[in-house]
Amino acid sequence: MTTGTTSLAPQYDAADLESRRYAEWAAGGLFAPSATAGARPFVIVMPPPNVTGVLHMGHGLNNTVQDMLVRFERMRGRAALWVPGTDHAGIATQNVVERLLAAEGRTRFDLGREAFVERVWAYVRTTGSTILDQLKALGCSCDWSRTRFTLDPAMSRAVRDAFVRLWDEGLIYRGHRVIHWCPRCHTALSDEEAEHRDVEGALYYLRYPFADAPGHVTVATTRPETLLGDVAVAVNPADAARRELVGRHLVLPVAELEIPIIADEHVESGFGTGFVKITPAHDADDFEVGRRHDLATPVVMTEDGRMADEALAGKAGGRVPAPLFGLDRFEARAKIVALLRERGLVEKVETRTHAVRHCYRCHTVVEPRLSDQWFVTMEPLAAPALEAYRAGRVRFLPERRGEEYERWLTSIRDWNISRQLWWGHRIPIWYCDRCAFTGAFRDDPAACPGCGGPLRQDEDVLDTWFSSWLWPFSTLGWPDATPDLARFYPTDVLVTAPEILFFWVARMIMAGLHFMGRVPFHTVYLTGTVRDTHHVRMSKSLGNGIDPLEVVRRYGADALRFALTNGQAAGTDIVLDPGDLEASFASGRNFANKLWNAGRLLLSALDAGGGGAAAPPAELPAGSLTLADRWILSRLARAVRETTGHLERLRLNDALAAPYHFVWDEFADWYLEEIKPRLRGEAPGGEAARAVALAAFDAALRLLHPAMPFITEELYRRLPGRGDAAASIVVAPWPAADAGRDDPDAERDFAFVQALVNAVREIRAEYGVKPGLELAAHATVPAPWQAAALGHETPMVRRLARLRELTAGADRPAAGVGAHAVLPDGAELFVALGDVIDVGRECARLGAERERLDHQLGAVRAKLANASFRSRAPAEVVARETEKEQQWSQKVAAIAAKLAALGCP
RNA sequence: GGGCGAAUAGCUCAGCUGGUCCAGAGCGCCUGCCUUACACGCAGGAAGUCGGGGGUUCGAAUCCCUCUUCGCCCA
Repeated sequence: MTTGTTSLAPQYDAADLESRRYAEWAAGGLFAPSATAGARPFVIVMPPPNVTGVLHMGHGLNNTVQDMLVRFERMRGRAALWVPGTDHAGIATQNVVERLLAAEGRTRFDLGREAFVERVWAYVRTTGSTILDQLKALGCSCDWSRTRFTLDPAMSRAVRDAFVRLWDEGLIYRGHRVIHWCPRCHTALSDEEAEHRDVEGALYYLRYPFADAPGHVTVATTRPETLLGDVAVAVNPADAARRELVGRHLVLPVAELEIPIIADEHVESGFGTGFVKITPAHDADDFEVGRRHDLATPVVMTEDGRMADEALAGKAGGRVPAPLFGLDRFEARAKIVALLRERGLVEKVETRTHAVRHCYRCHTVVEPRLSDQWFVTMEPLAAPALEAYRAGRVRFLPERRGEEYERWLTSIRDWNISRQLWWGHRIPIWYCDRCAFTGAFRDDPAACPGCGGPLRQDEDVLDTWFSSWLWPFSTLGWPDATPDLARFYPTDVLVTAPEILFFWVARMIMAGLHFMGRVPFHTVYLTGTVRDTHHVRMSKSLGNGIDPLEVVRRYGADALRFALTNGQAAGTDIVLDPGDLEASFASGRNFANKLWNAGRLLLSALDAGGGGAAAPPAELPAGSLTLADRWILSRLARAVRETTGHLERLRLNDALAAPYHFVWDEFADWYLEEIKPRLRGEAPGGEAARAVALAAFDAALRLLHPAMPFITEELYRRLPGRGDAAASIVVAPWPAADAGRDDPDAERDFAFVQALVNAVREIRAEYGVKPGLELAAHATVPAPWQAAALGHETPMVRRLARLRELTAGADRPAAGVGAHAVLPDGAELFVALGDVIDVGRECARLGAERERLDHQLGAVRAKLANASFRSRAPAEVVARETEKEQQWSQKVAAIAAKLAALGCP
């Protein structure tokens, strides 16, 4: 490949170049972990997106973070592995396919279990790779050869193995209790899957008449329809007044049954009326009360949230009257309240906002329901996970997430892992109907090990999270002792969204410790949430989403990544404007274009210089580096140090800002400008300029590569000698700390020259000097280093400040007609302005400057005059303030002299 | 109800262990420029009582208390 500029358009066209580069990376096997012996692994497992999902900004955000870390560590020479994959997402996926069937007028029951599951597989096979392909458009450098799906045979084997181990350890049990039931999805949910959401509701005060006497007690409830399942009314045993009534009986209205008044500590004395209705089959707390008092547990609702119908009514003990048969629970609520009203049994109704649990997949109000489910005993798993956190073996970013983790684990409850679905890992439990044997099997059993009779497998499947909690090691081959598992477990960093901290992250830590004996990762990086300008969480259903692929098409993947990286310090939310993509993504695109054009300039210069590779700066003859060369190399050293440090500390926004400012504000704005004449052969030092510019640009590209992989590759490969794929920036070494060289003198000297240029520019703007008009200026430079610095850079100063003449000396020339500026360390600047000058204006300008300095000076002097400050503040702080005082009083004196010379008032 | 966090330019946010931060960035805004890398650009500029109040300290956007407003997690 040539480095000819003919191949570089004046504007960077991301869409044109990105997909081509990605294909090349993948084909080159660049994303596989290095096989170099001794290379220390760096491993990230991707949070597997739903197999039916499409990419949204949340994915964009957390995968950008992961890719940045992986690319950085890969360049640093570690055996970087990023394991991708998808999740079978039981409820969500089953819902999707059921909707497809519904469109055909069929239900899963029409197909039967086997055919339905086959139908889901067919769907997954056609669309399942969509989201992973979309990640490629973002530039994600995953090792696709290790892609996993939670329902793959290997993953399924891991799930079976984990289940049987827990079973053997006695940590899995079947529980008969009230769980969260989604009447729409027809399945049980774990505590985490039933999300609290505030709902405008009502608190109904209902009267239950005494059975044997006039009068009544009043109970308060938000769910009057559950009244039909009431088996008692409870009072607190410490409630002296109400305790008297224990043992009396009430008539349960509508159901027309007698129920007792009991005493139970569960009743909060302060809440409601002090009388609590007890519905053991439809409320988890009431179930416990019922158990304590050995009460019946009538189920009065169907699985789809309707009141019991004729079929069920028998089981419900005739509690549901015929007019309510099969009525939807909310209609039943209204109807029951109406019936009670007719009889004067509604005392009052208060509107009230209260938290109601909703299904996290379909947002239907969850119905507490008594049923048989499989549970995992969590306490023994939680204890080590808590200990690992407290011992610092897992840390969270932001740190406060660790506190949430700790609190959740401290009050952990058993995990309901059965789901009444067809899509998922079927629970590996078999029952023998002949001898009542129940057992878990790794391989499907042929007959009952007890009596040889026929076995029947449990109908339910496992919670999807029961497979994802094994992800960090199941993806690496567990339960087999594979080389991958030995080499890559434990992984390093887990990057994910905070809302699955408990669902997934905490459980992975428990599983890692339990099955592998080690935490699965040492750091959990929790990203923020992507929101719109109203701070509403972005989501497709709300219609405020931004399609990441649309952004990639219009602005490029690098611009997308830039916006997502730049916008976030660890864990802070990102706000993007769906109505104005330009506002959100233009800056990344603009920066890419800046980089592109800096590259164009450099490449054309290298071409003109012979097209060959420039020698590294270190190999140039001693003394051939100019002040500007030394300056940019010193700034580069700082940029390398800062970028590296920020990446190591996972401060990604800072890790992007450092090379961004280096490239734009220093390399492009000053260094490239400085060397233009040298590149063109109009000034000596062309060879050094090419060498230094190339070295600095090359290093800058590498610093930027983790954040902006595409454009950096595009430019890197056009640098001399980098044509082939083996020279990809993907595997280029990370810039060494000594890529530049610290040079404090050069920094001071060049900063002085910059200050001089800026001063002239300000004066030009202040006086509205025509851009084309070249002025004459004189610099008063008392310090030898200032004179030397200016001596080196006079051509640049003249060009950038548009001066036809620039003289310098230790002297202060007789005041002419012009503008004045005061520079650091006693230096001054005089710009001749001829007719343009307006003495009044100059007086005002200098006067304002003096006022500003006076103000600052006052503050510093007050500080220094303070005896406590001098005695208590550290010596270097005092020295710094003293230095400031000297600098500023020098300036004030100089300005005062100017003002006097101009005859200002 | 319990716990936690945040309030900094018009907008979105940085600001790590209190003193090089007379408070920064990007976007937006104003002025002037097509200066042969870039108008996705260049140069200059305006803009903040660092939510209110109190305290600690020689010194606070930074630490403590309190109030207000938003948000998150858990019930």
